[in-house]
Amino acid sequence: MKTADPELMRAINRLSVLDTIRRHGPISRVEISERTELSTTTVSAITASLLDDGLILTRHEGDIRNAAARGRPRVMLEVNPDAARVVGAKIAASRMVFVVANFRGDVLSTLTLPIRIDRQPIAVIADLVEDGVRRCVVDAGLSLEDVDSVCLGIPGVIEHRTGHIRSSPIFREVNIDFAAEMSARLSTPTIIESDAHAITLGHHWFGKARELEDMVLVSLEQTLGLGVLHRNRLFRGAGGLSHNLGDLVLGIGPQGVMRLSSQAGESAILGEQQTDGRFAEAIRLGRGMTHVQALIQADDDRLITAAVRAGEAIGLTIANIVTLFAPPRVILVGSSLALGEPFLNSLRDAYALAIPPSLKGVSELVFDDSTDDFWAQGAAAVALYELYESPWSTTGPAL
Amino acid sequence: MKTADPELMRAINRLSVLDTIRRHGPISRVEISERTELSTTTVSAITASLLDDGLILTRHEGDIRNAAARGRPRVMLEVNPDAARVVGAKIAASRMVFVVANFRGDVLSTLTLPIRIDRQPIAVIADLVEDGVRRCVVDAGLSLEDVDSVCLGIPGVIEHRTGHIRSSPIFREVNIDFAAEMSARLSTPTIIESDAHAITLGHHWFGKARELEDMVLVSLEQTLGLGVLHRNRLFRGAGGLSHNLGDLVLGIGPQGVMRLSSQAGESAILGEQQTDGRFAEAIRLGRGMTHVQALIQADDDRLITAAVRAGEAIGLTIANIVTLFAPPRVILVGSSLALGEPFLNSLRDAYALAIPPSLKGVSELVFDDSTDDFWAQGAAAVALYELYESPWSTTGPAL
DNA sequence: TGAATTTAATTTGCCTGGCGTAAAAAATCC
DNA sequence: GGATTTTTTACGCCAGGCAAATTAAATTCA
Repeated sequence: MKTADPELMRAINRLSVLDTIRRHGPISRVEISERTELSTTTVSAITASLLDDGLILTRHEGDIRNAAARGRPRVMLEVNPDAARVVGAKIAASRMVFVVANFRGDVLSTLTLPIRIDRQPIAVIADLVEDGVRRCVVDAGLSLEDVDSVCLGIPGVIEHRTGHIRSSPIFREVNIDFAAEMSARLSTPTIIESDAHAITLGHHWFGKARELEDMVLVSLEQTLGLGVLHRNRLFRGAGGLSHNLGDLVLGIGPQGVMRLSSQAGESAILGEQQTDGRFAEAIRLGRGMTHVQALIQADDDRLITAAVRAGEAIGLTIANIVTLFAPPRVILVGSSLALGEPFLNSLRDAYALAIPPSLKGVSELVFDDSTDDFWAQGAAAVALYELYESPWSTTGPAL
Repeated sequence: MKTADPELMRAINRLSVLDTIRRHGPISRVEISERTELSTTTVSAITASLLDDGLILTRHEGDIRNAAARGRPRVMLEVNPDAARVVGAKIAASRMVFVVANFRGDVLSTLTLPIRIDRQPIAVIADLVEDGVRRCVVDAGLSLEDVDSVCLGIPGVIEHRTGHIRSSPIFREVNIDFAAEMSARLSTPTIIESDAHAITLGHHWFGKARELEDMVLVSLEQTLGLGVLHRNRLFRGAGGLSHNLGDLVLGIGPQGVMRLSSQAGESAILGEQQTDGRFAEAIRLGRGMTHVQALIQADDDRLITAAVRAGEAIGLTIANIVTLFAPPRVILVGSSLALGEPFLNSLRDAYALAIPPSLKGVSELVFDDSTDDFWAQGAAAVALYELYESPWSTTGPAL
């Protein structure tokens, strides 16, 4: 049972005001007061403190109300883009994407390194990540000292709280304290988060869940991940663990346990193909569904069969997740979406079949084929969220 | 984003203190101060207000410390058993169990009505429930006016927040506002909760999860339910919904979707038996595992086969739930446990097989064969929890 | 043009309700 | 009575809330 004190109270309300300003663009104090249900007195005090800390800016234009508004015009407040800078990254088996974002979450620069880092030793991967972060920061015309924190989105079972990677397909080792490693290398606070969690928060901040406070996201990449947004926050398991959907069991077959990853993981779908890897690459790039579909159609039916089977397995899994969490929306992301209609249709069909009648209609499925930049931007959002939450001004406006 | 004000602060700390007193028996103010990390000043003020409201009592004995303690002896505080009374109930298809509990959760009287209410019209069920509540209250030597609230634990998909029963195996209708119905009949505030949630809180208060703040419970009865305790609170889905594990899909078979309930539901296991129902009754009574096992052994293998299959399905499901929630403990309850070793062994084996290696050892399985009273007591705990949370004294000690 | 009107934002008291420290009061043992 | 420990009281500080007055920056109207 957490105990409450004035400081906590102040932190909560500060975050509430700052987040309201972030979400609702330039906004006047009156409107903040309405939205947060804080008194105008308090809003005035808090915004003064935020202005003092340089986290927000005033703007004397853009009052959206009736142009013929009488009375003193509202002063609009907005997040100060230059209050901080963070780096967000998506680390995947065949590429790394870096993004430098300002305090508002705007992307200042992007860097994609199409390198296969699969199962390299930690030191090699850490070298590449460090290099990518540094380069991307330089591309943005900044220096690493200008960066307040870094968040790395990594596939696998990530323990955000401790910064440990429990297990990840791109690491040979298990239980690595990667956050400490990278913090030391970059001499900048570095957060580790599951890639699925990162893009979940990304969708909450910038994407297809902006207006929702509860939501579930399923990521279909090399790893099958899950992100749960619960009351505007990432829901992390009891130990602050991320979820790994690929470990879910569908049943026991002749060869032992059949896990979802063996049905619907990227390698399960593509692995049977002994081709030159055109599919894999086209799909991983995540762009040009039509291109991939053309490839699929030109090929024999094996890939299609695999895609249909995968879609079915995932449709069932999503139905099960909806049964457990009953979110108003489920967002699907990831490279596997590029498999196109055969996959999506079987997914939708299996979902429709498997969703219990009593929950029919509570959840809508949304497919999202954002580029990798968006994942990295999501990681940046994770980093920013922690900055938003942090106290900043020691205590009180003082002076 | 919730907004904080002094009232909320006070409510949080009051609950924290009251809950500490409840959990740690007679306890002195100093110790409360240590446990809650509130200052002795604040603890003193809050306890004074609680004493003023009659929610706690002082006791000038029982200081456990060194008998030769010098200085002013600690005054022990404990929850006032008579500060309130609630009724908790477990409503099941073949019986109803009622419990009257005091403010501490002690059971004052118990009433079991072995009536099959399966699929009766609402009015009939409501009549029986009303009757049961009234009788149990009288048995406790009380009148309904002495009862502060009632909580009914019901199988199925229950929407606690609105008091609606979305769907339940014991009701023909769906979407019933049963809380309103019973509140009106009893003219006492009545809460509806999933039976699984009720016993989950019961275990947190009185049972096998007293020391945990995260935990998962799986109930195996006519309905397969799930309760998740997250940071000392029941985790209710996005809509305040309870979970219905029976709706989980295991796969798509020749006859369409295969749900967990068809493999492991009570009727799935027993339904094939064309016997006179001795099994069903023996199992439902939940007592005397050995008796049931004797019946099982005397019978042919069909029941055993069904039990093994059910255990397997549930073992897999639990592994999946652990994959999603990573709780330190999973408690299994419900009549199906009475199926005995064949069932439990196959459950354990399937779980061990299905749990992903990276999560091996994070969760321990605990089996609990409490009687129905305990379920009802859990429902009482749900009612009490809401009383504990409620403000009581309007605001401040005043006077 | 200038005064009245209107709405926004800030400031000023005065309330509650936390916190902490320090000191006083209380209750027991020696 | 002195020593010791618990509990309460007193005081000042920092949160937030309300209400009312004040200041600010427009628009409207005479």
